[in-house]
Order: sequence, then C-alpha cells, then structure tokens
Amino acid sequence: MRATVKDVARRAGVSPKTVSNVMNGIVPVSGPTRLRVEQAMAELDYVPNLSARGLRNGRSGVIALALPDLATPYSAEVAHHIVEVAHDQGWIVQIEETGSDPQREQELMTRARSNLIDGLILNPVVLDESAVKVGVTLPPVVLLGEVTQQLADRVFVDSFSAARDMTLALAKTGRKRIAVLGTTQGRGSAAAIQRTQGYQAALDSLGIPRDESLLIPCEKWTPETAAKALSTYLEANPVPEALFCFTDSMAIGALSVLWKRGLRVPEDIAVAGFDDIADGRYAVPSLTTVSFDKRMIASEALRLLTERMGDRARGQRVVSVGYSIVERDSSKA
Amino acid sequence: MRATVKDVARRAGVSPKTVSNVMNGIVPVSGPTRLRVEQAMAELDYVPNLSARGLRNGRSGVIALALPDLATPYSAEVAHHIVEVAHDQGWIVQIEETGSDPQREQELMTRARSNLIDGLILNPVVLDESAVKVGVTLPPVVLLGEVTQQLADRVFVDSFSAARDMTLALAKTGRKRIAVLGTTQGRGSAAAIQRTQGYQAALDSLGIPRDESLLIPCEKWTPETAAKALSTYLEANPVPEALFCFTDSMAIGALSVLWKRGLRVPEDIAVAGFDDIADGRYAVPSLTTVSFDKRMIASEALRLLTERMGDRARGQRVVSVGYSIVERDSSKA
DNA sequence: CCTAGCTATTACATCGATGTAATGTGAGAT
DNA sequence: ATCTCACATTACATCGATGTAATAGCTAGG
Repeated sequence: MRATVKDVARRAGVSPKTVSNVMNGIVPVSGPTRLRVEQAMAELDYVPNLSARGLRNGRSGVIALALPDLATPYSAEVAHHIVEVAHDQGWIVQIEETGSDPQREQELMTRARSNLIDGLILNPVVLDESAVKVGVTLPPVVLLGEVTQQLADRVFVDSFSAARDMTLALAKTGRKRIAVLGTTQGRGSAAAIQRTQGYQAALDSLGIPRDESLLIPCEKWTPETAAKALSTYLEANPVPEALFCFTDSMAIGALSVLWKRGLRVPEDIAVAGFDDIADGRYAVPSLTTVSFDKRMIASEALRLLTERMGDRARGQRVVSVGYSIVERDSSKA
Repeated sequence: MRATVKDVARRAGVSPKTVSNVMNGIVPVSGPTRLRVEQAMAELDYVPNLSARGLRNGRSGVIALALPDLATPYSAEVAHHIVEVAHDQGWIVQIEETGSDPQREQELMTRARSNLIDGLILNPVVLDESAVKVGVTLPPVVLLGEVTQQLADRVFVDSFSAARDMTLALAKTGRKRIAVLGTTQGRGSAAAIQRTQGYQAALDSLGIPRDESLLIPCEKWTPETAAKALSTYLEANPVPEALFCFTDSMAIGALSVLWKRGLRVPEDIAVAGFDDIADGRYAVPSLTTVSFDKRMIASEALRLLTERMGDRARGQRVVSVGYSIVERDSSKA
C-alpha cells in the first residue's frame, strides 16, 4: 500500500496538515519540524496522490494536447516541443488524436474539462465554427495554426505571407510556371485557403497570370496522397517549372514521384515545402521550405494557456510566430 | 460551476448513489428511474469528475507512454498507434519523454504511480538494469523493444534475427562488403548490440570474414548524427558495397550524404534501414527496410498492460512481434 | 390480508490532500 | 512573574464519486 500524508504525519509525529504545509510551502513550518517531515517522506517513499489533490483544489496539473495525427512528422515535432516545455513547467501532458474529425475537435473544445484536464492545446484542421455555440463557456483553450474564426487564444504562423514569400523566392530563380500542391476543393482547412491566397498574391504582384491548371488539389496532406495527386497530375499535364507543396510531408512524397519519373530536382523542376521538418533537411535533394521556430510555438501556446488558466480571461489573444524562407538544394537556381 | 452527482440527483429526484448506479451499470436501476436520471444528466451537461472517481476507486483510467523522443518518426508512429488503441479501449494516454536518459527511465519505472497513472508503457534505450532494486514492487509496466535484462513484461521485435536476415538479403544481391551504421562503443543499447550480432552471424554463415572497419559507430540514432558519422567514415575509407543502417532515420541521413557525394544508390552502394517508417517509402530512392506491424506492437503492449493491471501478476511475459524484409529501390540488385 | 423474500433505493462513510478556524506555544513587554 | 501577540500546529470539514449496509417498496405465497 502506498504511503499517505497520514502515514508520514504519524512517522514524523505531526499532524497531516503539517505534512501538507511542508509540501506546499505556503504556510510556514519551523526548521526542525520540516526536517522531520522531509525525512519521514523520504523513508516512506511518499508520493502524493494527485487524484486526491486534484479533487481538493479543482486542479489536476494536466493539460491535453490534441493533434490530428501524432505520426505526422510535423505534429510529432510540435508535440515534442510542447511536451518538453510543459514538463519544464511542471505540467503533465495527455495526448488526444482528432484524426482531423471536426466533431472530435468540437467535443474536445467544449467538454475538455471532463478528463481531469486544466487546459487544452488544440491543433484543429477543420473546426466547424458554426457548431460552437456562442456563449458556451469554454475551458482554457489555445488553438494552434490557422483558423477561420476567432474562437479562443491562438498561436500561428502567417500562412498567407509565408506562402507569398515562398512563391516570390521560387520566382526569383527564374521559374514562372509555379504549381502548388495541396489546395482543397470544398470546405478546406484555413491553412489551405491562406496558402493558396498567398501564392496567388505573389503571382499577381509579379504580373504572372493565375493559371487554374497549376493548382493541384490534395485533400489530405500526407506523402501518400501527395504522391498520388502529383502522379495523376503529371499524367495529364506538362511539368511545371516549380512545385510549391503546402507541407514538407507532401513535398517528400512529391520528390519521390519526380525521381521515379526521371525528373531531376532542381534542374527540371524546383520543389519547396512548408514546415521545415527534420526529414526535409535530409531529403534528396534537401528541401527548400518555410521554416519557423516550433519551440517558440510551444512556449507561446503554453504561456497563453497558463495565463488563461491562472487569471480570469480577458479577451482573445493572438500570437504570430515569425517564419523564414530556407533555400536548400531542391530549389537551386 | 460544473454539475455533480448531487445536482443530477436533486434534479432527477433520487439519491446521488442512484445516479452513480446508472452510470456504472453494476447495481441494477429500474427503467423509469434510469430514464429520469439520464435526462437530468443530459440537461445539466453532467460530466463525471475523474479526480474524484480516481480517488475513490484507486484507478485513474490513465496510462503513461514514455518514449525517448516524440519527434523521432519511429517513436511518433508507435505513439500514434498506442494512443489510438488505448483510446479505443477507453484509456487516456499521458506522454513522457525520457531523452534516452537512464535515470529518467529508472524514475518512471519505479515511481510511475505518482502521476495518477494506472500503468506504464516504456520504450527504454539504456535502462541501467543494475539500478533497479530487485524486489521493489513495480507498477504495471510493459517495456517496448530490446532489453538486456528481463525486468517486466515486454513486447519486441527480434532484432538479432531481423538484422541477420537483412544482411543475408543484401548479400544475396551479390554485395560482399556490407557495412553497418549505428554500432555503439561503450554501454550501448540492447538493440545496437543485437543488431550488430545478427549482422555478424549472417556474415559468419556466409563465410564472409568479419571486418572491423565496416562497423561505423553512431551513438545517437538520428539522421544528423548518422550523416555526420557516414561523412567522416567516407573521408577515410573506401565505399562499401552495401550499408545497413540500424534505423530508417539513420538511413535517410545516409542517403542524403551519399547523394551529396555523387554516389548512386543502389548502383554504387545499396542501402537498407530498420523500422519501416513512413518516410522510408518516399525516400529517394525508396528504402529497403525491416518492416513490422507497429499496430500489433501497440495492441500487444496494451493487452499485456491491461491484463497485468487487472489481475495479479503471474511471471513476466514476453511477446515477439514478427518482421519481414521489405526490398525497395535502395537495394535493387 | 399478512408476511416472507425479493429488488430498488437510500444514508453514511470513505478515498487522500488541504483550506478554515481554532488551539497551543513561545518570546518579548511590562 | 504575568499578559500580549505572533506564529506554528492541530482538528475538522470538504472536494465528488462510490462501496457498504440498512431501508423502503414490491410481489407472490399462505
């Protein structure tokens, strides 16, 4: 049986509350008493019962991190940083996967409190804003990434500007026929929409006419789907001069397809991605991408979350994390 | 304020215990009463307080998953499957990162119970067996992967045999000078040792003399370190005919280096990995690897864990998950 | 019409930690 | 030596859900 405060108290010859006081350090405890208690705790290998503590003070010390799919390199990197930062601050992180299911995203937003959690960091894909009843008091939530509607605190990278800058960078190497991979048809993710618009804004500013046939749709942003989409596209269309993939994962799928077809990158076609995942650096050829500080995203998200958990909420805050265009071999002039 | 059983009870005109009975379904509740209670729960948007429940029955419904580094594609894939399987079974998963730190691995093994968790799935790298005091009652733990000493239930892939088979497969394409990347110097991970031995066993069985100079050490198994190790190696040594990397991640780093040096894969050198991560399929060229069913690992780990959490423990169980050699472009004859 | 023999429901205590309010202990002032 | 006053410590109640044991409500048999 595990030791409780009572056991420690008995052994130290004090009351349970004093043991508690030693642990929390709010109520002062005299030197000798504190020592006796600490020794007793050590001897009994005492570990506080977080359920009991959580019950008593209404806080569990646990935050939830909800991502579409942990196996995605991008999500994995974000999760890694959030877990690390959170642990440094003494938080326990519990993982939820949404599978990009809007309903699941919903549910997590509104029912978060159920699972012992004090707050939620959610990376939504298709959050159906209309479904969130206005006025419903949400638990402390921080959203990661682009969202069409401002529902809660948010940390994001300016996809529009980044996509625009990447398109400009590709154009600067002399390529004019720049295709994008990852546009979506129906109700797409906010990120897809913004990146497409950024791309088009760049073309407009360069005076390059928009060309519908250079938008390669790809609903799911995975290497598999990207590879398939690009293969299909190349069957029916001429090879573009450059290909801007909306994520590095898709770019990796694309590189694979291009190589199999004997197209040389960057000689025949330049390729770029978005996210700067670790594997992009080791892709063949190394991948030009939009890079940003994922640790910063993690720490900012946690800052917003803890602030909201601590104080009363005051309006909705938005933090934009900077980005940079990293040109590697895949887009060499 | 959140609704409690008391509120629901009052609204339904019954006692709190009856509400509890409705939820748990163990004690029978008559039809009409059950209906009234269910309606009251719905109206109040009642969500049970898991802290309180956890306190009362000594179970939290949470298991911890401890991995060296979530950002590693292999870890991420494993985590994904475990989270998915666990959720299907109604478990909440909390993430811990060990950073391959033996002490942290220790701590998690012995103190697991502290963090509201009912059980632990741990993927150790260098678990210093000697430090686990024999006789200390461990919480329910399942280890993933190779371990030198049998400390707890375990799910693993037979690294020795897999490495042997992969080496044989590479040899069958006519290559004799087969190097391995990922051997470790001092106290290496159990996986490193077994894979090295499997490789050597294959050479022995083929009558190929062992060649120390074909063991390329690489302590950390990441693309970065692998790339550096291989670069350094190639400065001072002739190019081997084949390169067996102990993980796909390392293989991806290796492919990048080979490409940069103008070495063609598989014409000049064949490359193989281990783990069958998603990105390997889209590597350039696609990566030959040791494949195994990660979902099976997840579900077996969870099975062992839940069985142990439920019943009394009876001895330590070991589950071996099958593997297969998947030959892709990187090792074409 | 009453009671044995059920079953559905209830009151109460409990899990472990901690806030509250009351008690105990000491030093310093007179 | 006595009385404050400050401060360390304690007893008790509490958080919310649920097991236990007792009770209320019911049907069927006599």
